[in-house]
Amino acid sequence: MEYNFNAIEQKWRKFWADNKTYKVFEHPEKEKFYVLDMFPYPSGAGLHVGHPLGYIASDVYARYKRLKGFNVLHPMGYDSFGLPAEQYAIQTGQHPEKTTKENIARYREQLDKIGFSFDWDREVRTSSPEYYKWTQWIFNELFDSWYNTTTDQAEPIAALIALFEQEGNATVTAVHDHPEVFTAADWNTYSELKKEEVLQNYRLTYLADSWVNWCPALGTVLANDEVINSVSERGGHPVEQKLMRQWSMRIKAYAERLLTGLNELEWTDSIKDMQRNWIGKSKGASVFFSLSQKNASQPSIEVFTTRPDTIFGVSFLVLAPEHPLVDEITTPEFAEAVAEYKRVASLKSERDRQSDVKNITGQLTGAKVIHPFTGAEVDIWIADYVLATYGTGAVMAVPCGDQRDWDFATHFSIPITNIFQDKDISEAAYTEKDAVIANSDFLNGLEAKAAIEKAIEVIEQKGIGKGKTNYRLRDAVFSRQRYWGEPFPVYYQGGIPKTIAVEHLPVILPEVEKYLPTEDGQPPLGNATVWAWDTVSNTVVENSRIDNQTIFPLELNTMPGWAGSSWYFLRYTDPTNASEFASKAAVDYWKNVDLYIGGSEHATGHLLYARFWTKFLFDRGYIPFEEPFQKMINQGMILGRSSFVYRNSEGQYISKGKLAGNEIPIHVDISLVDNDQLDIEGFKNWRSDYANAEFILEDNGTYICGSEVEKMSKSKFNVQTPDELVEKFGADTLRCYEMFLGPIEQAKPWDTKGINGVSNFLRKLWRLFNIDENGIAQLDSGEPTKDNLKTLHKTIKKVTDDLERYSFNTCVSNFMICVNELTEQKCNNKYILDQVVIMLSPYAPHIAEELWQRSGNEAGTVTTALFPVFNEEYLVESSIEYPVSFNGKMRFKIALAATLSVKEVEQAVLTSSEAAKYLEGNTPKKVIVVPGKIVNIVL
RNA sequence: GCGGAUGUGGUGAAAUUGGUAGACACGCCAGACUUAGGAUCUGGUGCCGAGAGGUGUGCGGGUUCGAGUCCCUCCAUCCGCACCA
Repeated sequence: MEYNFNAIEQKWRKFWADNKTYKVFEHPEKEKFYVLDMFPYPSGAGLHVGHPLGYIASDVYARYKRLKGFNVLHPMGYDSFGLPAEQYAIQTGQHPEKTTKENIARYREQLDKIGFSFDWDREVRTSSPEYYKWTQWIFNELFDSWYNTTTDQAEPIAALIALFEQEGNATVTAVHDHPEVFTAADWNTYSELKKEEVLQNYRLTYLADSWVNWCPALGTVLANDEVINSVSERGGHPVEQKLMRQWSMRIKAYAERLLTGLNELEWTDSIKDMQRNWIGKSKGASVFFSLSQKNASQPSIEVFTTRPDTIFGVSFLVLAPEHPLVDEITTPEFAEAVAEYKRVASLKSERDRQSDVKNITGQLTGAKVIHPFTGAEVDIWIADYVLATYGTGAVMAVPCGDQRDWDFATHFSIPITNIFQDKDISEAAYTEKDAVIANSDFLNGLEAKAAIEKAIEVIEQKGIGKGKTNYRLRDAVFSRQRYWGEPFPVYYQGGIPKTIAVEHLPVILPEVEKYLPTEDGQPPLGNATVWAWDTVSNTVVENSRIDNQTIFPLELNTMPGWAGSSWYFLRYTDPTNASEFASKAAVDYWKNVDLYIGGSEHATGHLLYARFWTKFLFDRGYIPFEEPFQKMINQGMILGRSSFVYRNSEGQYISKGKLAGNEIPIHVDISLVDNDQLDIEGFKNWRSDYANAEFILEDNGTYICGSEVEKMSKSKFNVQTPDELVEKFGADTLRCYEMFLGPIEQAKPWDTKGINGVSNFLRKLWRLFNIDENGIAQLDSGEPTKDNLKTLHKTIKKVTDDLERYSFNTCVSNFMICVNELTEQKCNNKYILDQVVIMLSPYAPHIAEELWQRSGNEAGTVTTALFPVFNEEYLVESSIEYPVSFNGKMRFKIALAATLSVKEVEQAVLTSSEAAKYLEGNTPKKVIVVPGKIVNIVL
């Protein structure tokens, strides 16, 4: 009986669905294992063969862990809020919810064909109100928390308010943006509005004016990566820097823990380094430079430097054009020039400023500071090489020790003081830290390391600054001027943001007429007519009823894409809970993700934010762990293999072997090409302009195409969908082949040619079972042979070892070797084949179920079987074939009894007739015998 | 510029602790079979050479009895970051 994969796969898909084979529950007596794939965004294009690669690997591992006796949580869901659905809605007027549902249905259909062991009863969608109710709840929790740097954790805001009432803020140790000091008495006289303004500077999510990339044409804020050459990536509209009132997340509070937490994670070094780099820790000092003018609102300018040892080399100060003090300190004669410089700078995105390094610009402000040690007057410049968002937005320029400062000083002919002993700075700054400091009073004669310590000590003594650690990580802007996202659970009472209590959540996304911003520039939710909060009925009501007494306007922004994906792995543990984000029992049992598989493109986005929220929820006692994803594998991209035909100047199509070299390659649909050979008739029918194509063929009359490895894309006609391959070869073959292609983390080209080999392997396996015309496997239920057992146990060992180190590709090779050997041994022993089927079932679950059943086992029980256990006894050999090398070169092999000692082996090898040929009568200088492995003779 | 990763046959790759380089597949060559199939089976296939043999893991050095594996230098490709004071 033939292997009919279509019928078999359909049968088992139905069986698994009907029997809820993969449904899981908490079993406190069983050890848990949590395997998770990164949340897919359900795009309209559906899946190509690259997408399921990670899903297959995680599914293989999940199934393997189940067979090893673990209680495995392996869920799937959708990150279903997002821009593409909204853009589509703007274009077509269709509600994003509708297209999102359609896309999810298509994804599900495709996923179902591949035989995944997901517990679909745990599916979550970030756009469903049952889910985002809890995203809104987490937002509230962040709003109601502050970061205590003494206990080094987030704590309830109520405790902070109590402190303010008793002691003011002088003794409070917090991560905050509130430089002013107030007493308890001050606090108690503050109005409610003033109190809230103060609290905003402490809350972990807060409203603040922040600089953003604002695109007026699109009516929204854009992320840095959505802006290219100061125009929007989408549509090419101008983008400007704008100060906007936005919700932000005080992720800076977690900078140090996000950094140190990386050390215990089993992630790749490259991802950890990207996060370290993003967090950007640097140690140094903040120093205050007193302004010469005494009429400014602040007496001094604070700079951050990592080289306080070079303070005697300061020749000027530079502020970012956006620095809040600029307008105030600029002298009248420079006011116009400064205003113009600021205007030009505001038109550039931050990215442009950074890419435009060569072009040195700056503007003198006329203001001066006093050098704290020399007493000299130092000019203050503004320049866009100083970033408003890093440090204090101001630097002390030391041209002799910093290349940017050197370039700036040279460009504007500012004198450069050399404070390094015997270092030439005429051509460039000296940036190494090994120079001895000179011309620097109390720092003279010290090297950087000692000088930095000494400088900080003196600066602190003088009270003009202190040692400080700075992080590049910025607070994350959390508002989006978009429709298709989570609404904030926030209304405004006299300008004061108030959150809506959890018992009244979710605040459901309102209906709008159109998904564009309003005419007066409000976000799309400004179009909603029913978008006001009634604090009496605790419901959303018509805007017309807003009276600012009991009915108030709701927040018009929505949350960004990363909100829902920052905690979804928690929801899977208890996906339908209506009274909590997840029950304590569920999160305590399932804990964090043991194995997380997904692309590396989320290195500094999702993976950082999810870690932030996890640490926060841990601090507040909701979950018992601090890191969401313990082990992570980043699957490589599967690239397409494009095919080309070549057209010459006369319009003829030249086969690859006949090229003259001046032909133009043209992408041709890969479905028209088999093994590089073009289906000529198909090509002519493909497009009307090819109908009368003339060909110059190979001598054997075929047309051979060229090929190239490129990203899969529609425009290159090289997209391969999993659906077609499941249709042609079956899901089991596709699963095995995707794993067989190569190491999971490596990018590799997709080449359908190789799939035949895997398909043959499964057919060969099928034949081992001697299935008769009644569909029953004719197997020998007697004792297996020694060879059978040896093959089996060799395979058990290899497959177990390989799976434990996530080497999915070599497992498939080992299954092939196993089946080849059993075929050669003409093995049809039931015990052996049952064990093989169990081992194979994570890779090829449908055929495994079928063979298991046909061999006389109970249907469906292969998923609950136990993974075979390796027994070394079956591999013990009585004789070992030693490779014999001369000077490290293998010359011949000799079979010797395994019991021989090192001396005996040496003796046996040296006296063998084979060895005589290579010894040529000489006595070897040395003989190395590695027992059981190798013999090396040194001549 | 800085950081990370990767370089092995015609192709995808394997070699887990330094111990037979190229397992397993694809492709290719030769053959068998015939319900002519994307079927199955047999043999061959790193390169040079008729052969003996030589040579071979990006290049060049080094350590070692022995190096794809360890060390140094360089080259190439990919990814990330890039005025971060």
